[in-house]
This record gives sequence, C-alpha cells and structure tokens, in this order.
Amino acid sequence: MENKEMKPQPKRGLWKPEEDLILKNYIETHGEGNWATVSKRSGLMRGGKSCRLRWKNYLRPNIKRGGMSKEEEDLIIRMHKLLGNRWSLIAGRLPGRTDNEVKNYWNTHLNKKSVLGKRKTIDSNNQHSDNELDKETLQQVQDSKKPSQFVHNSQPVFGISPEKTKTGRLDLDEKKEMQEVKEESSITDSTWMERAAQCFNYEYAYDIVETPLMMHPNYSNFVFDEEPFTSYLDSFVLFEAFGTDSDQFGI
DNA sequence: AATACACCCAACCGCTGCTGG
DNA sequence: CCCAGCAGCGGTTGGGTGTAT
Repeated sequence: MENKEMKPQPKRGLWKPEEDLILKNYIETHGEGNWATVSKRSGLMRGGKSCRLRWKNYLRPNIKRGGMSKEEEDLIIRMHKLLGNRWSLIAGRLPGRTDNEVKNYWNTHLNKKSVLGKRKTIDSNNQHSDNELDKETLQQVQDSKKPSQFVHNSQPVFGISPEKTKTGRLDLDEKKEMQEVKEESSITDSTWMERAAQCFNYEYAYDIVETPLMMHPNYSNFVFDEEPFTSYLDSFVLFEAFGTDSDQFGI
C-alpha cells in the first residue's frame, strides 16, 4: 500500500494558465532541452514529458489553432494514404500543426466518417442530415482504409473510386510533393509507388513512373486517355529518385 | 430542466530509438 | 557491448462540452 520511495508524484491533468506562463517564460529564457531539468528548475511540479508535450503542442510559437482548412484536410487525407499513421511526418507538412492535432483530427473528423452516422441525427431516415460533409471526402477515407486487394475485378494495385480514378502521370506539383515526402520517410520504393498512385488517385501504381512497365502483360489493358507518351519525360525525375529495380513494382 | 449520450481534444502511457558514459 | 537517461512517436484515455430526448 505505502510508497517505499515516497517520491513526490508529478502533477497531472489539465494545465492552468499560470503554469503555461511559467513554462513559457522558462523556455523563452533558457531554451528547450532536458525536460526533466526544465520541470525541476521552472518550479513546475510536472513531469518532464508533460512539460515537453505542453510546449510542443500548445505553447510553442507559431502554433496554428482552430479548424483545419479544406486544403489542410485534403493534405492530411493524401498524406495518410501515403504514409499511414505517421502523424509527425504528416504534421511536418502542415505548418503550425502538431502531430497530436493531426492525429486527433484524423480520428475524429476523418476516420470516423467511414463509420456512417455515429452521431444521432434529427431525422434518422434522412441520411443527409448527419452532416453535409462531402461524400467525396468520405469516399476517400473509406478507400484509404481498405486493403489493396479489395478491388478484385481489375488489375490496379490500389483501388480508387472509379469516377475519380485518373490515368496518365503525376503533374509537376504532385511529383514535387511526392519527392519531398519520400525523402522524409523511409518507405520502401515498392510500397511508395503504390501509395503514390493512390495518393493522387491514379489508377495504376506504375502510372507515376516510366514506360518499360507498360510492357508488362499484367498491365496490358492500360490506356492513355489523357496524356500522350511525351509526358514520360515529365516523370523522369521521379523515376530517377526511385531507381530502376523492377522488383519495386512487384513484377 | 434534467438526463443520457456522443463528441472532441488535451494529456497520459508505453514503447522504441538514440546517445553518452 | 551494455546500460541508463532522454526524446519522440503513436495509441489510448478521460474529462469537459455539446446535443438529443
């Protein structure tokens, strides 16, 4: 029953404004680092971890608060398709947003949409009253949760809702984004290829790379309906980044 | 107005990886 | 190498708040 060490238990629970002020002042004076020391020297009776979290997620300068914009939401969805639950990585691409915030946002606003109508509605017969959250987003989220094999009636590596599926290749902005994120992550090339295609709603993983793949029999049903072959050149940078190992395409 | 239920999000927990002795 | 201490990460929890009945 009794505590042998009788160590003072660190304070827990919600932070009070005065505690925030103490921590903020301390960090601004002494800088970050060694959070165990911070908690002791600042006089806060909090654990080092708690101090670090409070600073990182709430007090740090340039923290953006308030609802996510449509652009941010889109980016989160795309990045989640690409990276999975790598919240810190995703947050790294959203200036002013923290991993915790992105994770919470995903779990509440985005992930939950895949389970239709959890919250009670005014009219249970009217599915639309739940929320005018766009069905497009819902579809994206649902798609992202499905394993790759959920599309069995066609060849694509990842299934995307047919009406949204694109063929052809990533545009320059898409390629730039993909490259940047790839550099930050340690995802294997093959996984990357598949997710990259899914991320931008391309029907085939190989859409984002080079021409030799098109010769593979598995992909013989591929049709360019949007872009001519000359666009291969646009893909060159991305292709180079991934290397040329055919293994990576699961062939 | 009271109650129950659902939602949101800050904070905590436990694990992993890194670093220095 | 091994170990301890720390930072960082993702998963989970629980209390406050909003909404429906």
